[in-house]
Amino acid sequence: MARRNDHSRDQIRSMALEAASYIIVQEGMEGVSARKVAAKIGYTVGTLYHCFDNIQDLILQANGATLSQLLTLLQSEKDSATDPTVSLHKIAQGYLQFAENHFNSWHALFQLKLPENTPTPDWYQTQIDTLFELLEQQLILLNNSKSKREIQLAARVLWGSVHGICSLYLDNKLFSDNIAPTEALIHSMVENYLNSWCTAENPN
Amino acid sequence: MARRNDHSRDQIRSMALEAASYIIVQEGMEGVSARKVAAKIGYTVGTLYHCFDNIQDLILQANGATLSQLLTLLQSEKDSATDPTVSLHKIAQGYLQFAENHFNSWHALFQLKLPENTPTPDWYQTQIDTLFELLEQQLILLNNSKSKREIQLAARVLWGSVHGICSLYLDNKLFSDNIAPTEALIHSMVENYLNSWCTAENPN
DNA sequence: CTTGATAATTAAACACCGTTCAATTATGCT
DNA sequence: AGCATAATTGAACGGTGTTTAATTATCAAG
Repeated sequence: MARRNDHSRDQIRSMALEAASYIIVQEGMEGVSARKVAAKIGYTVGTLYHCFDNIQDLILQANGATLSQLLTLLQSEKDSATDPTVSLHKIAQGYLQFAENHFNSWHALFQLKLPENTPTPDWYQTQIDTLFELLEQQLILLNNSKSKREIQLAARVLWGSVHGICSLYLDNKLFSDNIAPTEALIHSMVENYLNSWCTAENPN
Repeated sequence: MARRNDHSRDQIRSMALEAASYIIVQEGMEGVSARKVAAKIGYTVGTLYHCFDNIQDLILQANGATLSQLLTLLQSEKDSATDPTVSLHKIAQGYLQFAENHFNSWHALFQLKLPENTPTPDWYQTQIDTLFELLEQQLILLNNSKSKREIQLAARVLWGSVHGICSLYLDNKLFSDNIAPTEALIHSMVENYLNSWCTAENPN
């Protein structure tokens, strides 16, 4: 058989994406397989490979949706405060909440390894840049005597640190439930870093 | 055929571990397969499953060796300074160096997912605890007016933050090479956090 | 209205994967 | 010498990603 034309290629694309996202939520990224996705949308693997380069390509696009969800949440967290310090705290806690509430989807963001020599596509990179800009905006408001480089650096430190704490906590590699809730770790990180960063005279 | 008795079970164990470690270094954790390891040591998969519960068990034990290598390095970094602040900086930079120099082995530490309902074994947990203690010792020296809880909390913040920055950098998800070297990000993180943490009056 | 090109779809195939297990065989004990 | 034990094998099962020849529906041109 061939050429059913029940759906356009774009339709199949989005059906497959939806199916993949569903599987990621339910079973995690490792549960996604070409055959499983194909079966879920009523096609065979061949058709899937007609729409996506490979299975990583499919997952990457599902991750794109997750990323934009995350971005929306963090943006609203930012807007929920006027003080930039509070905004940064809210963004950080929002990240933790998102990672907890959408664990499998969030995990897939970092689990996915693109095939060798496959650069991150532009549309994906743009989304990440937007995330950093969210932080940079607040850091500028906080201390506009810093150079652009210092702002960018601090944004990456904050982002990496918050991510690292969330990451180890959710992978059960921090073992600190009896010490303090993860919210407290993140609060301590953001609080102390910003506290010193704002008053520092020498550029880091 | 059966019962060659060329090697004891422990010998096969360590041969397999060596083979697995080699593959991890060369190709990364995803390159390790039961058949490949078995072939490398001149046995078949069945024998491998006679020595290890499953493939994750094998990799976990290889990771144990990596972890103890890391611990040794960080300990010597700590000892290379007398000032606790300097020691903490050296430990943090040592972590980055280790992750860079043994990327695949380091990555496997966090890539590996044990099968459901398989708790982290005690011998592994002990190694991780030792890592945290390394940091806690320095933090006590730095400010002995803090409670044990505060010390533990700060150790986890530092560890998670340094790990997060390294992690995003090495997975190419920080995109900051043109902004500042990763060493600078880590330095900024440790410097500012400790700076504020030491002088803070209210417990975090 | 038929022909022919084009593009979509399938099913089968390939080479891998983790894991299990009956069958085989060497060893150590009695 | 015989027997229980334990090590080892190879084949099997059901899964994986990916490729490809064959099939067939659609569409445009004559």
